[in-house]
Amino acid sequence: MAITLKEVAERAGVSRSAVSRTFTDGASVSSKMRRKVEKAASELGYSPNALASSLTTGRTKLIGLVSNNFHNPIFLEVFDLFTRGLQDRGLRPLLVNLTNETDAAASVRMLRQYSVDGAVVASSTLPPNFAKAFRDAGVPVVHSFGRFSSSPQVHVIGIDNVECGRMAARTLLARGYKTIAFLGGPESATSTQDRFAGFMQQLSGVPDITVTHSFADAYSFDAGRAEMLRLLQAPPAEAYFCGDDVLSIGALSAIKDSGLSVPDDIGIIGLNDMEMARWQNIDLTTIHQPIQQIVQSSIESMVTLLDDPDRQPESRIFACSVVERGTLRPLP
Amino acid sequence: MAITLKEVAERAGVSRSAVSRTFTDGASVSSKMRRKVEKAASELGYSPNALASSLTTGRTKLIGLVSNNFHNPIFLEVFDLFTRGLQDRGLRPLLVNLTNETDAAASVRMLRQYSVDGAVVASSTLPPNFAKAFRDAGVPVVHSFGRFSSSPQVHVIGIDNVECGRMAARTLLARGYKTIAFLGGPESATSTQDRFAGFMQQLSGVPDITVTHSFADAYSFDAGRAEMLRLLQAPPAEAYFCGDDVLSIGALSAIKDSGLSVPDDIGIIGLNDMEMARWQNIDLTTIHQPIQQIVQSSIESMVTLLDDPDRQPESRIFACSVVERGTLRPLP
DNA sequence: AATATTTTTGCAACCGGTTGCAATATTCGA
DNA sequence: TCGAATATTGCAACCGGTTGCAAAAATATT
Repeated sequence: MAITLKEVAERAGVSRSAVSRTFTDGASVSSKMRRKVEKAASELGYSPNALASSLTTGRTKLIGLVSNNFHNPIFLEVFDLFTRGLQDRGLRPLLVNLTNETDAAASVRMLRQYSVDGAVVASSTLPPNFAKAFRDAGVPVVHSFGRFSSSPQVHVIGIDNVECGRMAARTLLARGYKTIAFLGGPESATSTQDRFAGFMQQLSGVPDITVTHSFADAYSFDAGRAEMLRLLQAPPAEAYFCGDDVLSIGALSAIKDSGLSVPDDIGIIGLNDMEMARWQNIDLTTIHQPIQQIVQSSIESMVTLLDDPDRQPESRIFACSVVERGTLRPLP
Repeated sequence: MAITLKEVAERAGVSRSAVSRTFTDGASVSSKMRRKVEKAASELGYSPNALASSLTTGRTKLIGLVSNNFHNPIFLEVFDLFTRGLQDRGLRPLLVNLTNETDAAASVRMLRQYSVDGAVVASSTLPPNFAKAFRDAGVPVVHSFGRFSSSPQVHVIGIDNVECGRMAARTLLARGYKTIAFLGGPESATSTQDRFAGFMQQLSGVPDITVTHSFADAYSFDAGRAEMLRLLQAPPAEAYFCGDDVLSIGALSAIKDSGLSVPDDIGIIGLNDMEMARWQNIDLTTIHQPIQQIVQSSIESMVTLLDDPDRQPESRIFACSVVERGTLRPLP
């Protein structure tokens, strides 16, 4: 079916090695030879089989792109950036969807079967040990959007969710809110846990503040809306820090339906600064997460890791910042 | 590094073929042998190298998932469904991002290098000849969300965009709108062209109707908003059929900012019925596209195509339907 | 021009599997 | 119990490349 090395070699009247060398850069080939081979190759429409060569070189240029976040619109951008960035470096993303998957071992096995050169775990909800399972299996791994650790076991690129929690708390305090609440994503998500921890930590000990909290079932519009509807059956807090933007938008929808207004009756601050947050019919005050830098840095990290698999794991943390829009009352 | 067949064979004291056979279903192995081999394999932590075996079997179980739609949230769902569906059948999606890519040949070459068993082109904007380039190169291909043809050159699974255009027109006519407009996506997108054609066709010859049209730069919020802002500088039409939902939401935002109200001053109908369309703070009347069926059918089509690559290309068209929400005035 | 040095080339083994074929072992029927 | 039929196993060649090594060719040195 496809043209092979051998056929090109025969047509050019040279050895197979010669053909192989012309397609391997850095190999020793005379320009006369190169011309002959390239001529034969292009006449035949030959292109080398990357998988066959991986057998001997031990490199497939395949990178597992592993995620369980297929419902949060920001991840479409994440996938876009990852695929483009990897392609630009001659790497190929093998997409792995971990929805409903809790067993790290199965994914590891699968990626090993395909001899991926490395794996990028792109998820803000998977626990650190998931990425670690790849590392333990000898697969170079970078965990993007993962939980940061000061003694990292694997490369982690992302934000400091604990600090984001604090930042949200400070933002609400500065605006004079007295009854404050955390409306988190799923309690099992590391990002929820960390944001919650930071939030509570910042608020603890501040006088005259009432703090409550609850968790939505998922990082989704429906879950945010449902949880907020539930909360509205009792007197609500003055302001909520929601687990992320999608959740926030769900909450906004619930509040609007209840006849209350934002930010007059209730304030909302989200996290992510997804594209929709700045849509004028949403106009959500939120904490910006620098997705582009995170992805770019993740790719760079992966590339260096491929060259030197034993490099010390490191955490790379990017700063977040509050984006002021219309869902919190202004500073006094 | 990784355990190989040979090591398992040595440990179990059997031939390499025996080990290979235990991991190939349908091969002849005694249960005694199977036990021996499996024991050795699990002790060593062996798992077969899928790529190496593809060399002889000619099958990699790799499927190219090719798209240029990384900005439309519905495609996140599309990717989710595709990756899950393919995984469930033991196939692996190799993601190819065609953003900024106009040269089909380059993608074809790349996918051939990786010996994909087939390619799914998931795009509503790429022209048919793109998918055809794969077919011509001998790669089984299914074009999802592509332009339907009654004498298909490749397998196409999707909706009849021309009919959707007509449907939109009929919906607006039925509600008594007299000045009607088409606000399309990029003019180069096949889906835009087809929806436009159907829309105009249905309206042509209807008395007392004024039709205008224009195109946004992209299927995006910003493009829709920008184009609608431009349109609002002159007296607008009574109702618009927007190229898709994201565009519609951009247009809604522009209308709202101009102090006009929907549906009292202007009616909007979109297409796709993406998740956000039903968010209560958007509440967009739109035409529903059955994404789940399209993806599922695409996968089935691909699977049968893998068994029989010479099977006649077919078009599979799924019905769309209007979802009535709050952006058109009610039927009289 | 003869020799030393460097570059280019081909041979053959190897990467990790699969598979046709023949040899061997097992099961079955009478 | 014995021969025939069937099932299991190993050998060796092959899939499409790469690469160390030594021979051959080209280039440099004196």
